[in-house]
Amino acid sequence: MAYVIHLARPTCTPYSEEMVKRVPAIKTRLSPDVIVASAVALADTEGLEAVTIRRLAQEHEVTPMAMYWHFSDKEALLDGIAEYLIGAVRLPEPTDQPWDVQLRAILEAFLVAIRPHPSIAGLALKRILVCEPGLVLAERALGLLRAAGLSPDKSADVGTFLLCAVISLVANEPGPKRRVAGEEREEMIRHKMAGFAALPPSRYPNVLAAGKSLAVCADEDDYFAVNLDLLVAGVRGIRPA
Amino acid sequence: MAYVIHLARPTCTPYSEEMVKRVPAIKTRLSPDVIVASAVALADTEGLEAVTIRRLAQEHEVTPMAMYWHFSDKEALLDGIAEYLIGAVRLPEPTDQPWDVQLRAILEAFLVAIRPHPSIAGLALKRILVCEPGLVLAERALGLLRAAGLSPDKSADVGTFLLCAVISLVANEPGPKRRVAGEEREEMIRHKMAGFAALPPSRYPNVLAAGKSLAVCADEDDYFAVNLDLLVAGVRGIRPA
DNA sequence: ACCTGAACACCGTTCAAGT
DNA sequence: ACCTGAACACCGTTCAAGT
Repeated sequence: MAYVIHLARPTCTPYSEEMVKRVPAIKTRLSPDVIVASAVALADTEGLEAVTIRRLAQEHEVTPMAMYWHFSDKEALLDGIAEYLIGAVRLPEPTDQPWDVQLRAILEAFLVAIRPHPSIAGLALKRILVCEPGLVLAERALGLLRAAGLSPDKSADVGTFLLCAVISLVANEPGPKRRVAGEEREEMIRHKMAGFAALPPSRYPNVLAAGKSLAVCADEDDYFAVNLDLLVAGVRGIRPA
Repeated sequence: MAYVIHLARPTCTPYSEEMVKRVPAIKTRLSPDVIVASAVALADTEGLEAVTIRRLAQEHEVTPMAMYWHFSDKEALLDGIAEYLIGAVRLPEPTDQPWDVQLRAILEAFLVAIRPHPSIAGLALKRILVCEPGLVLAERALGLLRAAGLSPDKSADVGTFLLCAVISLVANEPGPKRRVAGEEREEMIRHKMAGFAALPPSRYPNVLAAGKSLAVCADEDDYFAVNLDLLVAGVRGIRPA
C-alpha cells in the first residue's frame, strides 16, 4: 500500500504554466486511456507535432520506452487517439423525418464531436471503418444515402467523401490556428491582410471584396453551417431523377 | 571548364532501382527548382514522410546544410512544393456559359493538376492565397460564386471550402495509397474486406453492401466525378431564392 | 555565391535487463 | 505485468569555416 500512496502523492516538481493545465495533479497509473487523454490534450494546446512518444512519457514522468508496453508503436497511439475522437460522436436516434434532415443531423453530430480537436481531426479519416462507433456512423450515413435514391456504389463514394469533407471542414478552417491567440494571432491576421492590400485591385476584385472573410474566418459557425448545407444540398442535387 | 565537365559527368555510384528512376543521370547544378522537382518525385514514389532535408541532400550528392542556402528552412521547401503544385493548374478561359458549368470546369482543372500528387496535395491548402496562380484560381472561383448569387462573405466561406474539398478528394481517396501496388496492395485490400466480412450483417447491411467500394474505391474516375458534381450541385442548392 | 564539417537537441524504436 | 537503461539510426537546424 506504500505503493498506492506513492501513486497518489501530489506531484510537486515545478511545472510551467501550460503543463499545470495539462498534467493531472495526481499521478495516475499509466494505461492506454490516460495516455490517449493526455495526447489529445497536448494536441489541442500545442498541435499534433507536439504529440511525441518522448514528450508524453515526460509528462507522465516515465521512460519513453514505457509507452511501448501500452502501444506497439506510434501508429497504434494515433489509432487510439482517432478512436477516442470517433467514440465521442453522439448520433441522434433515427427518426421518421426525411433523409436530408437526418443526414444533416448526422453530419452535424460528427462535426460537433471533432470540432474541439481540429489538429487531430485528420487522424479520423483512415480509421472510421476500423472501429465500432465509426462503423455505426458510416452505416447510418450509407442508409440515408440509399434512402435518397443513390446506388450502393455511389452511396459508398459519396458517403466516404461526406465524412472526409466534414473532417477537412474542421481541420482546415480558414485563418490562423485557433490555439494561437491574443497579440500573436492579431499579428498573423494583419500580415495576411497586408498581403491582400498589396494586390492589384483590378485583377483581384473578388479576393479583395472577400478580404477579411478569407484571412480570418468572419464567423466560424456560419462557415460550418453554410458548408454543411452545401453538402446535403449536393446530395439532393445528384439524386437520379 | 574542368568544373563544367565535372558537373556533366555521368553519376556512376551504385543506385538502387528506385533511385535510378528518380535521380537524374546528369548531376545538375543545385537550385530551388531542381530541389523542388526531386522533392515532388520523391513524395510521389515514397510519400511525404520520405521528403527530408537530409534525404534530398543525399540524392543530390551534397551535404544537408547545402539545402539551407536555397531554402531558409523546411517550411520554405514545403512552400516551394506547394507553389509548384498550384502553378501546375491550367485554368480554362472564362466563357459565357452559366456559372455552374464554369465552376465545375475550374474545380476539375484544379483536381486534374493535383491528382498525380496525392501525398503532397495537402500542402496546397494554406498556401493558395499566397502565390499568384493560387490567387487567380481563388479569384475565378469567387467570381463565379458571386455570379451564382452568394454574398461576398458566403462566397468566401464556400470558396475556401470548395478548394479544400477538392484537395481532400485527392489526398484521401479511399483504399490503400495508390503508390503501393501489386501483391502488397492486394493483401491490404483482402485484409480490409476480411474485416468487413466479420461484421454482423444485421447491424451493418449498408456497409456490407457497399463493401468493396469502401475498401478499394471501385472506380477512381467515378469517385471524383460524382463528388465534383455534388459540390457544384451543393452551391446550386444553397443559393438565395 | 555556394557549399562543407562538426555539433546540438530532438525523433521513433530495439533489445536486454530489472522488479 | 510493467518499467528502466543503453544504444541505434534517423530528424531539423545553427554556426563557423572553406573556396
